[in-house]
Amino acid sequence: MRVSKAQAQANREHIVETASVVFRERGFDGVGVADLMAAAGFTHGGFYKHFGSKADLMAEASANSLAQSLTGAEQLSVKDFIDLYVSREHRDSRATGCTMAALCGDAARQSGELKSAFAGGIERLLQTLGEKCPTGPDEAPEEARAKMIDLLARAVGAIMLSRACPDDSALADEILEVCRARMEGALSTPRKAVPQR
Amino acid sequence: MRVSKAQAQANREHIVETASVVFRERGFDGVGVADLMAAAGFTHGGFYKHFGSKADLMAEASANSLAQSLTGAEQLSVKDFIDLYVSREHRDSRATGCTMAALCGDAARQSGELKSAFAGGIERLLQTLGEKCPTGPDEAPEEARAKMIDLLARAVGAIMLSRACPDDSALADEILEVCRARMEGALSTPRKAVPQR
DNA sequence: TGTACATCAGTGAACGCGCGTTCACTGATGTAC
DNA sequence: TGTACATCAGTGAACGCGCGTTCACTGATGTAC
Repeated sequence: MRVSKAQAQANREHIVETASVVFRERGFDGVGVADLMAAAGFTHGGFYKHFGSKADLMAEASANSLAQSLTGAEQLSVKDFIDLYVSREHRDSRATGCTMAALCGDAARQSGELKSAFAGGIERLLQTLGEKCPTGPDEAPEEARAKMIDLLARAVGAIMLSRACPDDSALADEILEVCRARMEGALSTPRKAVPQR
Repeated sequence: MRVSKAQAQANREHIVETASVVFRERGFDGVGVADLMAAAGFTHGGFYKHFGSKADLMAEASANSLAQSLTGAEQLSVKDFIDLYVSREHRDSRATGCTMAALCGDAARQSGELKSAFAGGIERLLQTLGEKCPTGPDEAPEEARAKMIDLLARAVGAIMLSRACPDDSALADEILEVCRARMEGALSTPRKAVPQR
């Protein structure tokens, strides 16, 4: 039964949206094409009318959810971003949380196309955060960017390490709390006296 | 053809060792039991004479390689640890590098047993590094631990983000360089004036 | 120490199962007249 | 606007394949006498 062009386009977007959630939850290898289509409300046979391969959808779903996170980050101050990101709530909701934290371990083993989607997502997030970074007047312009790179690595690392600990683990919470506190501390001390050797 | 008890034990250890390398390279889902046994020089049928399941070996191989990294870290100053860890060489050798950086994304989706192995590895690494952390005399004792938690999150986050970028990506190198420089900078400024609000 | 037998590490075929992908088919949508 | 036909999104069976796991078998090792 054919479906209108508009409907087909909407269905395609729905599949990408669903995939971006399910991939974050279970990993690229943890979901099959049939699972994915069923989760979106379709049978698996129609998959290849929309996508060339599972790998294509992986790249598109990643790009999609990375762009969404970006839209979210645009509306936040850097401090609010940290509070939201380095939190138990974020750690415990992998399916709807940041794609980098959920899938960057998997991305490292995937095609260049998928890695490009990730690099693009990282780059755009760095620019978005960098623009609103409270930079001192006597700081170099690249200082804001460096600060945001460091901040992102800390945030992603904290969430990923916390998620690798058992569910009821005190260490998992300690990692988040320590990292969040220190990241916010670093925000408030814009220039650091770094002895260069 | 039966094999001596000592040989069987050595074979078992060889399988665990091989698995810890191959899992780091391709992920838990990226290697099959038959691949693993072939890589160790055996046929797959004997696997269950040594291990109850693939999941059991995943946990044991993780514990094994986490313990090995620890042995390596014991011999390094904190600065040397950072230099070795947050480097292109480490990023580009996933199979022999840190298990946390290679598998913590996968670990998050695995059993509690495997997560316990990771939490144990993190905890022991924190203690090892914390003991040799250059702590100022007027710093709280928990300051060394907090510093190492933050350092580990930054190091793991930097490597994982860098690995998620395409191979020839400038961003991948920039992430490592920025994070390494700032981590070493933070080491040299032991007490931070953190305005508490 | 020598002999007879039980043990069991390692082999390779086989199991059921789920994977990614293909395909003939359906029938509503889109299009040409 | 109405009719005839081509298109193609979605269906569900089927494909070959590799997965984790099981099993009967082999023959050197370990053990009891």
